Amino acid sequence: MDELLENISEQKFLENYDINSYKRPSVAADIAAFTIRYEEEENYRRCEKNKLSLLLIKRGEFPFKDCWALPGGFVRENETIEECAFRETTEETGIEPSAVMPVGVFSEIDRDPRGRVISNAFVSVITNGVEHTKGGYDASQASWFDIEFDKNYDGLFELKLNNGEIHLSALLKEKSESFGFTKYEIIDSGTLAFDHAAIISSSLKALRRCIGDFDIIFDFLPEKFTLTQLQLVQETVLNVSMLPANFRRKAADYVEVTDDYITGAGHRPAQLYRKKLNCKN
Amino acid sequence: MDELLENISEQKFLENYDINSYKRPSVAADIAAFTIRYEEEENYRRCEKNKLSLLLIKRGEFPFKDCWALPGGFVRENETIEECAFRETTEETGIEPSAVMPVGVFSEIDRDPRGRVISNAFVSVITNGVEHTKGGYDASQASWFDIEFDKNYDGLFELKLNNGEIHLSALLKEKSESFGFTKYEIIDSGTLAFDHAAIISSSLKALRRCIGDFDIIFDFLPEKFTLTQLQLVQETVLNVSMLPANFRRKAADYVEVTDDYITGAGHRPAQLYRKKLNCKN
DNA sequence: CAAATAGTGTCTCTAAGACAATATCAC
DNA sequence: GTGATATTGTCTTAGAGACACTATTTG
Repeated sequence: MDELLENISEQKFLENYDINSYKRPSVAADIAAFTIRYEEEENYRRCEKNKLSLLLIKRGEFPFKDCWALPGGFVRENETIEECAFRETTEETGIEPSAVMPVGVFSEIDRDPRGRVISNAFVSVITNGVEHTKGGYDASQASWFDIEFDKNYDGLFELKLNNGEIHLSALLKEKSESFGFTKYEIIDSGTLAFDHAAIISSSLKALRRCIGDFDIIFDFLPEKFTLTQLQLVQETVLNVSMLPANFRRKAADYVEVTDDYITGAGHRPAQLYRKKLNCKN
Repeated sequence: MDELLENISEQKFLENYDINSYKRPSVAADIAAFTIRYEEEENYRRCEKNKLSLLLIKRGEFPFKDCWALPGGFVRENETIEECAFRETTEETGIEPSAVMPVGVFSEIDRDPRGRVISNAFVSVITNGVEHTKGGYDASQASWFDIEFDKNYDGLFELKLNNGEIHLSALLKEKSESFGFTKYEIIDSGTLAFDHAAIISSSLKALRRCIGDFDIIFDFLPEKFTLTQLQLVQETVLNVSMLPANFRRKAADYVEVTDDYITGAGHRPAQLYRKKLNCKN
């Protein structure tokens, strides 16, 4: 009886509850989509060089019209933020991510001149070879930019983006780190829109942190790959180099061989591997 | 001249831009505040046992009136989500967190019966001994609950909360893991409010993941502590046990000795240590 | 003295890094 | 054959786990 009364009054409460009586921020998702692009070598025998690249759009609207920005947009009533991240990436760039991974929330009050906009940042990894970028309805152009992000002599971080024609660069300072998520303060945004220089930096840091886990690393490659390709992904993202023998030992637990080999490389053919499932050892 | 025109039209655009023309979700912060509580031992010589505890409030309002929930609330116009997390924790429980760390965003469409509410989850770690919980203006009661979270025979996760009087329990399934952030699907929420069983599970998982890094671990302890206390924190959070000799070796790089000792323990007095600053080796 | 924790030393095992050596292909 | 990568094996070193041993206090 008491419970019945309680249910009725809860129902009444909810009917009279006006969620619109509070002022609410807008909520957006911004997506840092990474891929690895190959650079031709003059020597036919040599391995191709790899470059880590980030997908940006040239904004077609104010604010930051004609500036480069991460793909992203406002969350809709009937979708989760993850769904919004998928949708916006596809709409604005023509690329369908296979997965998006949350990396943090950016809620500084004045980060968007249009008003209060809270942005949830996502990292997405695109299998190499997807060069079918396009400009969507609200992005006039999409392009892959090679990305570099390193600490300079001051202890500040330099973010450099380069698509062959356009060079963007920004300067940032590490602000805080917790739970493996790092926030950066923008010293100089260059011509990147909003606080996207900081979002990009945090996203790349998060990507680097987890690329050694043999988890998302496979998202950079087709189903079958050589161990050298796998190693190059890790080396490219982390900007380090490793000895093949040692890398193979580490990777062994996470891959399984196939019967296929690559061919025509001008040297001993490499065996193709695939990701091993159900390996949590 | 062109640039001037551009600036004028951008200004005009922003003046005419009505951010309220889109339907927007409400945005909230929910905080999982952890501490370690001691359990008395009958034997005066014995070490106290430790329990990992979580701060919950009993809801004074609909929806989920009288259910237990994480402290939290809606973000205001003039604060970041991090600031909101601080404010709500203090308002609702009387406890001032020294830091809050983001762990993820929960945006399922129907997670709140009042309407569309997107929740940003935070973990906070409270130095042991803060027992001054209170009920704030919109929380009728606040209390620390011992927390257990383990995989059972089915592969499902059981979340158990216990404050001496009240036992709460929930059943969850691991849904996805990326970037070290794990999402859970609620099978049975028990009497926990909203999707807080899932938020609590993700938060504890995140805490466990980083407690071995000798970073936030110190937030559980006063400024000076013994190595045994430090070890007990790690053991309690991870629910494991380690040999003191090995733990000391690992911890050595992150602490520095003081001249003080504990006394009156019925055994050899332990030297007190403090967190070493600037150690990134 | 007994019981308990504090703290040290050392053996073993594993994983990572360095490096040498062999295999295989395309030109 | 030459020049490149593919692949395997092994030596060394660093760190974690196991465990034995000593030190110190209070009832």
